Amino acid sequence: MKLSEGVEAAIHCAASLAGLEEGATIPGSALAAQFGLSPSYLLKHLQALAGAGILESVPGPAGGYRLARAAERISLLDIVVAVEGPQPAFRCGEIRRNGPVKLPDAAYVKPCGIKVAMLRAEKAWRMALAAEKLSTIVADFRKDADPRSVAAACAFVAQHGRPQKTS
Amino acid sequence: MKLSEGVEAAIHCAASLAGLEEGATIPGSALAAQFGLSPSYLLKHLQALAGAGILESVPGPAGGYRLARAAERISLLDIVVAVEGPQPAFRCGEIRRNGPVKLPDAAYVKPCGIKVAMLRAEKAWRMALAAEKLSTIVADFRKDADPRSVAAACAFVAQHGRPQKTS
DNA sequence: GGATGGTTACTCGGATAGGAGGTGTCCGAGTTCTAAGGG
DNA sequence: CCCTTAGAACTCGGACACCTCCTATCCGAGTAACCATCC
Repeated sequence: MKLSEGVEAAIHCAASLAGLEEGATIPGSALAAQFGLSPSYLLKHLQALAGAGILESVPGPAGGYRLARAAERISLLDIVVAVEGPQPAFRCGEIRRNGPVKLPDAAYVKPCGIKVAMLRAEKAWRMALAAEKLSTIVADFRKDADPRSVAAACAFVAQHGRPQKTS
Repeated sequence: MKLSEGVEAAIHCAASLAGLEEGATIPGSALAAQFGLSPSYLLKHLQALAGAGILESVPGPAGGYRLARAAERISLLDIVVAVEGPQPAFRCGEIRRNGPVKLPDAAYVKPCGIKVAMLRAEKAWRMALAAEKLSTIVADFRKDADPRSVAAACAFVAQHGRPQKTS
């Protein structure tokens, strides 16, 4: 099993956007340059986040992306689900029914125990992922990371951040 | 993210093998027929389980596969790792270093906070998966599942199970 | 000087090729069972 | 009747195509800023 590579990019972008002031935006091209990614490709994942209601997009010049709600209310689970899709990782194909001896459907009303066990473990993962808030990620980064790295991140936000239109 | 389809087959096969008496084996072709899978393809996954030390293979006629240790000591994590590989689902590409401003490597001695958070959540999944023992799966199946289904599973084991060679 | 219209440039958005990894299949090496032949 | 031996059949094991999904890219639609023009 492996997660899509875009998950890492999506989380990094969301963390960067969390450093913006209220209403300001950063264009996707700047985010792509910040992480050395293809702008067109990163757009795909940012669109997924926007479609899931995690980001908001502002078109036109001076436009870009911003968080749709406070970083405290955004978990890593939200981002992973937005990028990877909501379906569970373990897909039960009901192969227990494919045997040579065909039993009536009534014999399979109880869910497959293997499926139950796998989804139970997966739920633990989702719970842990939901407990990881974006605000905590950002706070820990500012507290523990190397000062040069923090300064670079702040400089990036200050350089590419664009205030909200005053209309 | 999604798990390989073979994980489901591997767990079902392991559960079936758990119903064997000590030393007896079931050939891979019989397991494939039981779950309606391609024999050649199922062999690939059974080989992975054997390579990981979960199953043992016996060649020749009257050969097949059997559990390499007691079902109490086999967890779903063991099977998942054997089929999917040991590498974590979240792969950190260290894209934080790819920005236009190049910092010395000394600025990145601390691990990426996003990576830490993702692996922490993933560890919760692995812990939950390790707690799901194959013996529990089988016991719950015999206790809760439909009697017809249990009878069919027992009949399958009785029909295709082959006792250990007496040499 | 202020308002207005057109132009321009920049943004996001969706539709389109390429490639890695899982999926499915095949044939070969090894081992045991079987059966025939000889003692 | 028992032992030996050659054959055959069944098993696992690894190497080879196919196909789906992620990766990567392009071009088009829309919008706000900018600037020249007119009042």
